[in-house]
Amino acid sequence: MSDEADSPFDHPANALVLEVFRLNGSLIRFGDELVKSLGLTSARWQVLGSIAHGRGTFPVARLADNMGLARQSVQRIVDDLAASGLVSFAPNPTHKRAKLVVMTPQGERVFRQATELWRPVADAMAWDADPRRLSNTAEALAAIRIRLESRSSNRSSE
Amino acid sequence: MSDEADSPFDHPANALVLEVFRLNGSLIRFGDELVKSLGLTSARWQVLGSIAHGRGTFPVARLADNMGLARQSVQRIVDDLAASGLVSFAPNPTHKRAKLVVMTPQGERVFRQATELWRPVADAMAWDADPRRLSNTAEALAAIRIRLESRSSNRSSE
DNA sequence: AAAACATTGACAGTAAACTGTCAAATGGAC
DNA sequence: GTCCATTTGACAGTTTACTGTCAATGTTTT
Repeated sequence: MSDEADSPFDHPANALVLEVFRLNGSLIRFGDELVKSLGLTSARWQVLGSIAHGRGTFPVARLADNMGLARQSVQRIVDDLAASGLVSFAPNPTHKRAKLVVMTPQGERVFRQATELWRPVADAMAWDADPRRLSNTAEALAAIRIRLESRSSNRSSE
Repeated sequence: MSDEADSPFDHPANALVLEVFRLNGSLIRFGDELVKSLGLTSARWQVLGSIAHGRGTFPVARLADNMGLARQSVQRIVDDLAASGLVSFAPNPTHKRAKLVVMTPQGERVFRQATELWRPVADAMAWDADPRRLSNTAEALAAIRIRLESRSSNRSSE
């Protein structure tokens, strides 16, 4: 199109980045609406998913690592979930402070309901786009992220 | 892996969704660091990009639509940018309240500097992954987003 | 022209992420 | 066993995004 404003506007990388931002927003809004009736939000649902997904139980800091978020962000959500009775803290045999986050029976029930709401959507995605393409896409994104993270010099900024 | 907790954890759609969340976070953190020395953040930089990208000038609400964000979110960023002297408001011949957002010379200078910082990163992405794959990926994400947005029944919730 | 509707900016309040800092707890180095 | 670095949770403050509401402006319908 433009033949003089040749800043990297039409760069394929830019189109992808913008689309990641847009899709991220859409996913969060969709999720918020999907699980609202269960008293969940996208963020709380994600934390429950992270707990459920793990083999075994973990303290908050470990969950945060798995999700790629800051400890403090996840801590606040977990505290909210605990206040709502969806998770509780179990003593950690190997660390007095870092208590283990576990779902309560109520938490498991709610999470199962959320999973049921989500399943048809996930199926529709795979049906539209064929699972292989989804996997390819996820891999491409992961490769970009790995590159990006290794570029930003220092980890553990805290 | 798990042969009894057969919730759609290993669903390809889920892996993609999680990766979108992670990459979104990484991109924002990377961008924040990249343009920090220019007095910008990822959010401000994105708004400047949205202004620069458009053919012509637009009021805030139009920029928000283009970015897939709420009017109010973009308004706040634009006000910040105006306070920093990077954008200003031009009268809109066709609408007395909806003033047009334009970059100041200083804003253009800063945005150009940000573009220079970003260019090698974008090139590296395209070099790693080949531009066609980037485009394919962006298309796949867009298709998912369109589907998702048409699923959530009503637009214009406001 | 008047009434109904839609768009826009402004203002208020909430949610979710971040950074920075501190003290407690753990794990190693010596 | 003592020191030292790392990990962890807690607390405080900031940024960015959201929703909801209102008044002002524009647009459409009648």
